[in-house]
Amino acid sequence: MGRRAPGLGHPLSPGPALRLGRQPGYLRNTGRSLAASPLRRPDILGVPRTLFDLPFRDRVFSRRPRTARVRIDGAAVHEYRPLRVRARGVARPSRAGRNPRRRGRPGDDMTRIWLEELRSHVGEEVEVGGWVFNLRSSGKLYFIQLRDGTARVQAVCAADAAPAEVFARCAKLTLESSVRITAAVREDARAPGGVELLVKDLDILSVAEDYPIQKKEHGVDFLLDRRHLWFRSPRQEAILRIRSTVENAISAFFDERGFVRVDAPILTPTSCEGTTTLFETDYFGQPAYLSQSGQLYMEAAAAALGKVYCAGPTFRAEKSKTRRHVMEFWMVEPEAAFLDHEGNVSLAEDLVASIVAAVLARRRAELELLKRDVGALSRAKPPFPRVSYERAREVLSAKGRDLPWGEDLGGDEQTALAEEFDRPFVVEYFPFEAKAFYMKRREDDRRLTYSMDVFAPEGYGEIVGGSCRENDLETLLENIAAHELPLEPLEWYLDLRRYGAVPTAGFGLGLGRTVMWICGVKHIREAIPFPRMLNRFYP
RNA sequence: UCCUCAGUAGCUCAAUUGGCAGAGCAUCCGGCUGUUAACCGGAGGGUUGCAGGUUCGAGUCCUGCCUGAGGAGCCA
Repeated sequence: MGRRAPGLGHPLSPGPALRLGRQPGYLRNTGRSLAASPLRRPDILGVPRTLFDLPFRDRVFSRRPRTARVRIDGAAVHEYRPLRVRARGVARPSRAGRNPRRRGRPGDDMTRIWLEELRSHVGEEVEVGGWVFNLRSSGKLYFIQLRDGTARVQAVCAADAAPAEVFARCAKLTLESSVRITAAVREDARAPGGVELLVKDLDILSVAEDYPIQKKEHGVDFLLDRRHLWFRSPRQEAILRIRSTVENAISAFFDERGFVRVDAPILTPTSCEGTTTLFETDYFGQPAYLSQSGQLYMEAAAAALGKVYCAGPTFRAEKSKTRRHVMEFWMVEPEAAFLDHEGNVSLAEDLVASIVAAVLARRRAELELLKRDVGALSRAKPPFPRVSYERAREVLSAKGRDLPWGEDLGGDEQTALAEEFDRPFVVEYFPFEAKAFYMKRREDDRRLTYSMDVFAPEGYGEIVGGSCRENDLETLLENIAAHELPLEPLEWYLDLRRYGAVPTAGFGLGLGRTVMWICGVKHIREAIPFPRMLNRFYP
């Protein structure tokens, strides 16, 4: 735990490209500058070491076999030659069966394709790379189930269709070994998906050790300890894709409406709401806390930019142990000046609806794989059903669950209430005593606030919580006193009321819970790439 | 922090009233030219979470501890 492979460098460094260059068949700069520009001497330090450090448009290929000449900055021309270093444990690429179109065009990766593109290459010969997720053999026939992250396809290696050495190499394959395959693409009704690869050449890039995750059910503890490998299973892959679509839909939604993304700090001098326990860390001798919300900072940003939002991780040090809770989760928090309660509710409704619509439009296959009944999702169109807090109490009483006035809706209450609705619904006007100090009270009933929560149906619980903010300085000071919060750390926040206070409103949307509901997974840990849970933050 | 449940082979699980610790999958060896979590034959694989107790005898009963899961509280 905590180990780091040496020499990997910063994730944004060109490390991977340089490593690619150490594999057979790639091109390394020979150091020869063939034609220096009369206007400018090439800066040697700026010359890429391998061809793959260059954008494709800058690659100029020589007619001479196995070399490439490259124009850099449109000036100097450099010569590149194939690198013939054999990496440890990597088989030398076989000459037999190579795509003839590759000959004389070293470095040309035009024929390498992703598996998702396979259908448009039927009848052609292509090169693909990937991992063996399943393997069957039948004497003179290997069925290699291959995935490359974009799709899954079956490659067939037949003794009478591949060179003997290639066929023999297949015996070394294990689950999750990585390979590079040259093969003919053909349609075959017997193959899953109807298209398969007939292997002409196969290089084993890495023989995988005994792979722990099997093609059957596993316990949660076992899988979470191997989250980094669990990713590779189809179900987890689908969830991660949907999560990405949700994130893209969110930024598209706000972008279209002119909201500016402003990033909130993660290290904060104090808690935002003073309600939950925070993670404390040492900030050069001073205590600092991991942010539980970016909201107060968004209020400052809204006073500068009008319509803003943030999206980032938030942290709660509560020892929660339920299917809806994790210690670290991503939250999206819009905040807008001159937004009232009705506008806030509509904004939340529109956001949720547009997220769901994007997933329904672009991730049908993934939802199907997850066996998600899309009924409740298709009904997530504004306006959502709305009930007031007081009406919600009446509904709960009728169901035999009395909720004392002033108490927030607990997990059981949320589930009971959700039985009444077949789509997301809004509960509004919560009591002041159940909510945070910055929420604006109703003028007609000071006990209540202009607050609203959006609940996902089907028992997934609260996905949005928001309110209008108290913009009067005196009232805000009273509220802070009522919640017994220290004043000094909030001075900057009070400034927002001293220098041109306007009505503002906003909300927080829990990304993990939204993904969990859309995917129909029963635990939030599956909706987060690397969940941080009570007593578990490995890997 | 509290309540409930669980811990047996690498994985998922079984083991009758307290009586020889097993199966499937995975791994290794062999077979098979259309497999679909392939199949068939063979082999290896165990401090039954840890410590103590009761008993002729404990995976099983008792006590304590550890680890995990579900829920409460808190919330997105």
